[in-house]
Amino acid sequence: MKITTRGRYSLRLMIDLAQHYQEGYIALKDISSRQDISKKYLEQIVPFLIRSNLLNANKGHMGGYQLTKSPSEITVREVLESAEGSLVPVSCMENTPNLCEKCGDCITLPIYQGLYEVVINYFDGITLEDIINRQVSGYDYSI
Amino acid sequence: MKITTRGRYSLRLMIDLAQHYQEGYIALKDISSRQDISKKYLEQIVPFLIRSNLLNANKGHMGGYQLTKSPSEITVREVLESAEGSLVPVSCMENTPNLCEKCGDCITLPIYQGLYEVVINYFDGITLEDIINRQVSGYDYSI
DNA sequence: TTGAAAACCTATCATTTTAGTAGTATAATA
DNA sequence: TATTATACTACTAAAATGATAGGTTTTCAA
Repeated sequence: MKITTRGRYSLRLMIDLAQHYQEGYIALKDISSRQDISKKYLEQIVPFLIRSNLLNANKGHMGGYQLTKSPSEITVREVLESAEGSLVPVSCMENTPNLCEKCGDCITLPIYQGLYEVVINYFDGITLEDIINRQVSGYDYSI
Repeated sequence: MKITTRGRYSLRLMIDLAQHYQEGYIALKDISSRQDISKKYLEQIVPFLIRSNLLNANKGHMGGYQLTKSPSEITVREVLESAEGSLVPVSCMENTPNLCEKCGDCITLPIYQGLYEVVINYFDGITLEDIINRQVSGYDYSI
């Protein structure tokens, strides 16, 4: 039930970009030094976020990355789902059908489906803007 | 964000024992064949559940395992927490203090703390008895 | 027009975790 | 006392994790 570094770093990268939204393209070098995450490792993470249309890239001199939408339109769910592939708690819930032939009358499956709903619902309710604002206001996510 | 086989198998083992509650001690052999899980692997999982005081064991002829409490008094949280060690989504929330020295002003930590609360709250609300009853009634955990 | 700065791409790798198998010791009971 | 069960310990193959490293391509500005 752990979130991998890929997911965690993705979120920090996205928050960093949200904090510098409308400053044009931000170089990975800067994010790397601000967040203290290996630039080379970030390079490998970024393609996932681009594929999910959360980031725009610009090559060459003065290039870098930029959010495709405003921070208020990007949820934690989108970020983590892009980075982790999927947030389902058991692989038999993956889109690949019938990994387990007993899914039909599995007594535990509904428990994991319910968990998934709860988790997705939680992450859907938090945007990058919420996170940035919270830093100031001290708002807490847990009710 | 995956639940490991250790957690999943533990839950199935506990459900199986709940379904045969008050039939005395149940041998691992029987659970193994009913649930189609390697008996040898179950042998390694069981100590976690015993340490958490969820199971009683009895050696020798006619031995086996038994729930220490009624199925209505055992929650999914207890089972999964015993098997997985902890359900925290990031290791810096583990009891081992100060794994990350920046916890104090970590902008993402509250998100994970909120997630943990939501997950724990969900699992706390489901007992082994609920699971067994649901099998008949078709009750759904989501919502 | 050329050089620097950036993203892009691919390979490699050490470590840890996962998911088991195997064998032996120990205990209890019929 | 033989049988049946748990208990314990060691080992292992495969996959995932968390990187590092090096080269390629694109862009822009001096």
